[in-house]
Formats: sequence, C-alpha cells, structure tokens
Amino acid sequence: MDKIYDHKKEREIYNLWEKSGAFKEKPGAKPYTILMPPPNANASLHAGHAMYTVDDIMIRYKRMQGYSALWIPGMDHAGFETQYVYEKQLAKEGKSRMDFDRETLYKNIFDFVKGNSGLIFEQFKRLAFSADWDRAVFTLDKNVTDSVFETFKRMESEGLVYRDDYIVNYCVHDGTSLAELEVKHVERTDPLYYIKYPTLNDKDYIIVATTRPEPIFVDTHLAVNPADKKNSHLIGTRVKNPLTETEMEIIGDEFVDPDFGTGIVKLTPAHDANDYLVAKKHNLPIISAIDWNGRVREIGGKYAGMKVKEAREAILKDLKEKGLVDHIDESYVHSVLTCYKCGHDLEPMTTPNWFIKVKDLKEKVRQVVEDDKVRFYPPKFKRHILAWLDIMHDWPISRQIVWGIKIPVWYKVDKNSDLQVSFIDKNRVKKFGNINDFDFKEVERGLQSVRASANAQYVVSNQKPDGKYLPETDTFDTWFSSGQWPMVTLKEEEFTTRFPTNFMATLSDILKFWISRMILFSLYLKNEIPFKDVYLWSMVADAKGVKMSKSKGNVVNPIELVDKYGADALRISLLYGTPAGSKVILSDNKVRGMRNFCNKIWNLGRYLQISFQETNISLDKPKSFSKEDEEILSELSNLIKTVTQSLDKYQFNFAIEALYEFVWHRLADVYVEKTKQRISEKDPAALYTLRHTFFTSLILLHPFAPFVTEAIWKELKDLRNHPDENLITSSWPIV
RNA sequence: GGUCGCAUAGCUCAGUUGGUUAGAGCGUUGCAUUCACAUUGCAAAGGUCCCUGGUUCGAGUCCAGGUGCGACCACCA
Repeated sequence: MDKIYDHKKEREIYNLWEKSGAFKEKPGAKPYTILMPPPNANASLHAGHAMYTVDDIMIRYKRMQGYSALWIPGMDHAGFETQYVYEKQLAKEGKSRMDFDRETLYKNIFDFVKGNSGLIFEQFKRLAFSADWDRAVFTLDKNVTDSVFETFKRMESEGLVYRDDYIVNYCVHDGTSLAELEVKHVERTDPLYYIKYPTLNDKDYIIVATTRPEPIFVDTHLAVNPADKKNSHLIGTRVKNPLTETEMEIIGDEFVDPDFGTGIVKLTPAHDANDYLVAKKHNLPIISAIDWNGRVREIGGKYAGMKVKEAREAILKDLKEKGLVDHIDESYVHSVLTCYKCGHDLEPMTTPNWFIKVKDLKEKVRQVVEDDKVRFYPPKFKRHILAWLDIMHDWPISRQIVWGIKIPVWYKVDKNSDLQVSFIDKNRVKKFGNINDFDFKEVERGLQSVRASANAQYVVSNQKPDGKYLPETDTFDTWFSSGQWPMVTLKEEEFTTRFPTNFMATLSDILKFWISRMILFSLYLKNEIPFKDVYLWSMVADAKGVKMSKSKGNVVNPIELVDKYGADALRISLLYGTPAGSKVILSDNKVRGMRNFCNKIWNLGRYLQISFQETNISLDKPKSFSKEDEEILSELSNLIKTVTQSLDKYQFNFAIEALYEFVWHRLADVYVEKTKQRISEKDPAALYTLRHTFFTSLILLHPFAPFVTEAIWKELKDLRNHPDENLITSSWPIV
C-alpha cells in the first residue's frame, strides 16, 4: 500500500461495482426503494445535486443490510428553464423562438437537450452514486407522456379539470406569458396620479390615486375598505368615470388599504392580479383594455391602437384639460414586475388556462400529513406543508411554451369560430389572426400557437381526431409531470412490492411545488402515499455561509472538489455537521480536512498490513483480552449501535461524527498507540482486536466513504475474515 | 405587512425529558517529528449560550417582553 491514499483510482472501483451488478435489485430480498429527484436534463452538476449523497448512503446502508435496494434515477425536461436556456443560445445566433413553427422548435430543443444529457449521470458516478442506471427515466419518454395523458384524461372525465381565464404576467415585447420564476421585481420611482371622479350631479368629486391611468375607460367600479371610517359611507354610492362618464359603483372590500393614497382604489380586473380576484369575488365585469401587442383595444375609442405609454400620456392630457387631475406625486416608490429577459414592464393580462380543482385532492394530502403517514425530517416541515396546503388554490397547469408535454386537447374549427392562431405561412412569414381568415392546411403546417376562449368546445385525445381540428398548443406545467414521478418510474408490478417507496430527499424549497404534488397525485392515482419518509435540507452555502448563486459568483463545482480531494472527502463534508433542514456548508478547507480523514483510514489499513506481515497468526478469536482490547471492543459495539440507529433516523451527521471520533481519536490515537508494543510482539489478542475493530469500522464507514473503504477492502484481501468479495455487498454488522 | 421559524466559539452547527467544568468540524496559535499517516502528533487560545425580566434549590434548555436574522405568503392600486 502507498503511504497516501490515491483517489484517482476511484473510477476503477466504480466500474468494478457496476460490472458486479451491485446496483441492481436483489430478487427475493425485502425491497427498499428510493427515487432520485430528477435533475434537469440540460443541467450540469451543482452543489445541490451532490447532496443526493444522502440517497446513496441510505441505498448502500440498506443494501448491506441485505435489502433488495433499488435507486431509480431520472431526468426532468424542466420545461421553462430549458426553453429559456435554449432561447438564449438562439439569441446568440441572431434568431428567436418566433422564427420556428412549434414542431421544429420542439425538435431543436430536443436535440439541444440530448447533446447535454448524460453528462450529469457521468458526474453522479464520480460521486459514487449507486443507482441502477439502466432504469433511468426521462420525463419526455413515451411511457411517461402516455401516463401523464391518462392522468389528465381521467381528471377531465371526473370533472377535476376546467378552463378559466387566469391573470398572467405577459411580456408584450417577447410575446409570452412568464412564470413566477421569470418575473423580476424592480423597485422604481414612478408618478402616482391623483384623479378626480365626479359625483353624479357633478357638484363634488372623490379622489383616487393610481399609477396606471391608461385603462380608466374600462373601469366600472371603485373600492374602499368597509372598516375605513372616513370612506366606508361611500359604499353603494356612485360616481362618474372621468373619461367615459358612465356610472361607477363603489364597493367595499377588505383588500383595500385605507392608508394608501386616499383610501379609494379603482378596479381594473383585466390588468391587475388583485383587482382580478376582487372582481371574481364580487362578480364584476372583467374587460380587457389592452391587446396582446400592448396596444389599446377598440373599446378605447379615440385611444384605440395606441401603445400603453402613448395612451397614458394622451389620457392624462385629456384629464388635465377637464380639470380632473388633482395632483401628481412624482416620488412614489413601488415595485414593478418586469421581464427578466428583456427588462420591459410586464402587462398583467387574462388568458384562458387549464386548471385542476385541488379542494378535494389537497384534503387527502392534508390527512396523510397530519396522520404522519408521510413523515418529515426535520419535523418542522410538516407544519410548512400544512400551511401551504391551507393557501393552495386551484392549480393552473397550462404553460404557453413549446418545451413540455402537450396538453392532449383538440379544438374543432367549425365549432369554435373564435380560435385565434399564429403560424408561419408558406412564405415563412409570421401570421396572426382568426382561423377562418386563413387556409387551414397552411395554419396546421406552420402552427405556433392556438388561443381558444375559456368556454371553447374541445375533445381530449392523445391523437389528432379525424376532421378539421387544431391542437391545444399549451404544454403542462413541469410539476404536473414531475408530480407523477413515483407513478412513472416504477414498473406496474412494483406497485405491489415497492410502493410506497421508502425515502425521498430533496431541497426544502420545492417541498410545496413537488413533494406536495407527488403526494397529491399518488393518493389520487394509487390511493396510497408515494413515500414514507421525506428528508430535507435548506440550501448549499459557501465557506462564509452565503447561499451559492451564479449572480454572487460563489458557486463551487463539486466535481472540482472531487478532482482535488476525492469523492469520499466531498461526501463526508456534506454530511459532517449537517443535520436535516440545515444549511450545507461546502468549503475547500472542510473538504480538505475530510480528505485527511480518508487518508487516516487508509493508513490504519496500511498499519494493519505492516503489522500482519510475516505473521502466521490464527484468525480465531483469542480466549483472553487485555483491558485496552476489551475497552475498544466495547466502544466498537456502541459505535455499531450509534451508527445504525442514527441512519435509521436519518441523522447522518451523528453517524459520521461518531465514526470520525471513533476511528481517528479512539482507534488511531489511543488504541493503536497503546498497543504498538504488543503488536510488534505479535500478541494474538491485540492483532485480533485491531483487525476486527478496523474491518468493522470499514464496513460502517462504507456508505459515507465508499471508495477508500472499498480500496482498502481489496488491498487487505488476505487479512479479512469476511467472505464477501466486494465491500459494497458485504453485510452490515448486527447490533 | 401576514404567518412560521431561528439566535450557542471567527464560520457551520451539536447540546436528548432543566442537573457538575457548554462540545465537534473547519479556521487560528505554539511545540514536536526520520513512528501506519506532515494529508501526522501533542498542546493552547477562543463563548456574558442576543438583551431584559420571570418560574425553579438549579436555566443554554421552560415562560413573557424586546432586539436582530431567515423562510414562505402578500408585495399592495
């Protein structure tokens, strides 16, 4: 054995494991199953993925306990994220999404992703992850999309799916609605206009503060807070719209802040998320003033066709002439929603979306969480998920992007005369308008998007029905498919043996997006929870405790640390001092320290090898031990207990800390030092104790530091009294 | 602003139902070393356990208030 452990040989060990079939399930044994949270197919490994180490530790631990351990890996198409990355690349080539019909665009993104995928699995292998790679699932595999389709079909037939208008943040510049993820909140100083609304007899007026005077002409109502003493008497009274002079009623609703402006607000439900909710609640008309190109609609009369900013100026000019602008506060600071791609202000717009009714579905989720059928580590996340379930509203599942699973719905053209389409025509010119104004075949061929009204007639089908049908061009929200992850990764017969799965570990910020949805779908589709235990950590941070992010430039590439110090050192660093739920600190110094620990283990092995040289010692257990032998043996049996129990409770930090303490500061620093004389004299009890203690420690260490322990296992082949060829499949000591 | 949570060494965290001198890793300092390991060993420094008050024989631990921080939600016309 070399003086220093060489982690460059890790790859050979990994190949050996893989060839031995160790990652495969073990027929006949009791099943233990973990599903890997699927990383983005397009992604490269980041520090968060390295935390999948906890999955690998559990899988290795259970495998050594004799279970039929199976870790199923996979990748997610990550709809919006991926399309965004792809579009950035397109932009570099001077192109945009708008230059392609949807089929071509989808195919291009598919090729783009294919070029990058596989990389992350290779990186997982560098980290020693012992997943069954032959079982890998991609969320756009046909069996997945088929199964997602079946779920949608069933939900639709049971009345759980509906269409409704929904307020989205729309970027007029990029021509797309943006997910919450893409919205950038920018603090900005804008004028706040105080507008006079005349009473019906024109003798008096009330004043309303607004940053957005341009859609006033569609406003039909004002609102005050019923608890607001100075304004509550206005409820039920009427004023005149300052532009159109039509009558407006003042309603009462708690959402109004009495201290903002004058305590009276105008409602523009079609272009403001709050107003939209209030309008829904009070059943007020929702009238759109601005079209998808960011121009005033025909309803705007003389302002029709103007861009939002032009209209604002024109309207203010007119209001000023009428003497209806009380004053303007030029120093109003507020936060504005902008497009994180182009920086333009976003226009809240209503558009028809597909929704899932969650009321009944989420009640079932609440039940299993409350009853601890699904348990959380640390337990505080039980409260988090329950709080989220409280506010969870109906789920808009449609996204206006190409990269995803198509919503399997078709619109018959002659039953929906108001279908709006955009497409690339035969001369490669982009066209937009009503379907009946174009040649159907041409539209079908170059189709980019179809917009059907909320009450459109449709058929649910995976295949195009016969006749003149256009497809729904929205795709499913990524969480709609990844929420069904447990259902699409297991084989049909495994639902009787491997379901619910045992363990799910992920980052706590997707608790509500992903964990809650997996439970929801699993209860709906299988009437069973998807997993028993959920383990969460909060984030991966740098040496200073600052969250790693690209914008801060403090991102550590785990693979670089593996290159430098070895996978084992990285794995131990991630777990040492990291209880469930806490920040994961990844610093070069810490990894180096753990590399030193790995070398310590290696050198204990080397010491053992040297000690047993030219020793014809019987491997049998001696009859009597000295005091220090008995001490270390009794500590060893405590260690087995501690490590086993800690792993059973997912207290990885306790387990590795106990191992570190024992191996380094008890076995190496104390026992080995005390017995050097006896070892050199070939004392059988000392040799036996040393060997037994070391090999047992090696087994306990293996889930945490698989490479170095396996390497020593091979080096000391002739010294072991364990029959197992590979440490990865040798047996865990009995407590 | 609402809800929940957190506050212990320079940093990240342990500290189990209240019970002697509050611990670990990493970092810092000093000394040693041809020993399995300098990727080492030995030793040291470093804490008013956020503040104030309370309960108790006894509080890092329980209670109340304050302060600071974080997460999520709403981010306000």
